[in-house]
Amino acid sequence: MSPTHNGITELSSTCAAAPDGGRAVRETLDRIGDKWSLLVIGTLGLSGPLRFTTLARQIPGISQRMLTLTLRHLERDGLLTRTAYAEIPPRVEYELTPLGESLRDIAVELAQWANDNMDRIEASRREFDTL
Amino acid sequence: MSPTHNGITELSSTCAAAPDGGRAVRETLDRIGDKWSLLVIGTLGLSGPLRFTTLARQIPGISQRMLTLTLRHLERDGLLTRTAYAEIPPRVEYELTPLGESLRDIAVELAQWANDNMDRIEASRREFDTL
DNA sequence: CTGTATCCCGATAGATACTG
DNA sequence: CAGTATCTATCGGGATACAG
Repeated sequence: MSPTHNGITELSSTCAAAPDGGRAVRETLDRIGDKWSLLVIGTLGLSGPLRFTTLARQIPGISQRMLTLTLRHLERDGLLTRTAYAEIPPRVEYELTPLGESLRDIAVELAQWANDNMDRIEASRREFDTL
Repeated sequence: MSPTHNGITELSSTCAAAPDGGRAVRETLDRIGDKWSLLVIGTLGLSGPLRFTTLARQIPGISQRMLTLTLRHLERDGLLTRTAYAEIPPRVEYELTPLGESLRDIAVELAQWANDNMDRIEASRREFDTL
């Protein structure tokens, strides 16, 4: 372990990669690293409170099952709240908690990065595959 | 927003977290959202260039197979470089590209967030489970 | 409208053994 | 040292049907 790399001093304190062997990172990725969580968070963060069907429409390709599961997990982790109104027809609204909003900010950065570098990644992949 | 979608679609540009319907986010998560990629990126970002075995030691729990696969994928996407030296015994060094380092910066933020909020998440989860 | 309950398949990843 | 080759177990997630 030779910390000879320059300009990474701010990392050593919290060690982004493995402060605890990577457990916290892994735990986090296990929640938001799945197929839909980040998109749900991003969508709610943009539009504010949304009901189930609206959410489903705004996230093309998601199944009822996966939307339900994703919402339950995020609710369980305190990233969003679920509010059911006793009406007919039933109405349920999902809304980000402050905790969820803070994660959304990172999600936005990740999305930005993805958009900014997608072409480069695609190019790199094509080149790699031709070799 | 267009309610007509078929398969992998595009979402309106109104979604800050997913300007392209989440395709870029999904693509990115498909690379770094797996079990080991972020840890590899973080470790390389912290320690600088590392060889295979050193990397394996710094990431407890990873198997040879998964380390190899993860490195190949990251190399393919242009996030790190692989340099083999014709020596005996053989030596191979992995190093982040600038692109990889830019992603690492986001990984750091995510890790930070994870560390800062892990307790809150755990608490929320326990409460959710008791209800 | 807002979910649950099953069935099922392909991808992911762990363990193990072998190699240049 | 730095991988590759298999085999296998698990599991996320899609399709579908049903329900409160």
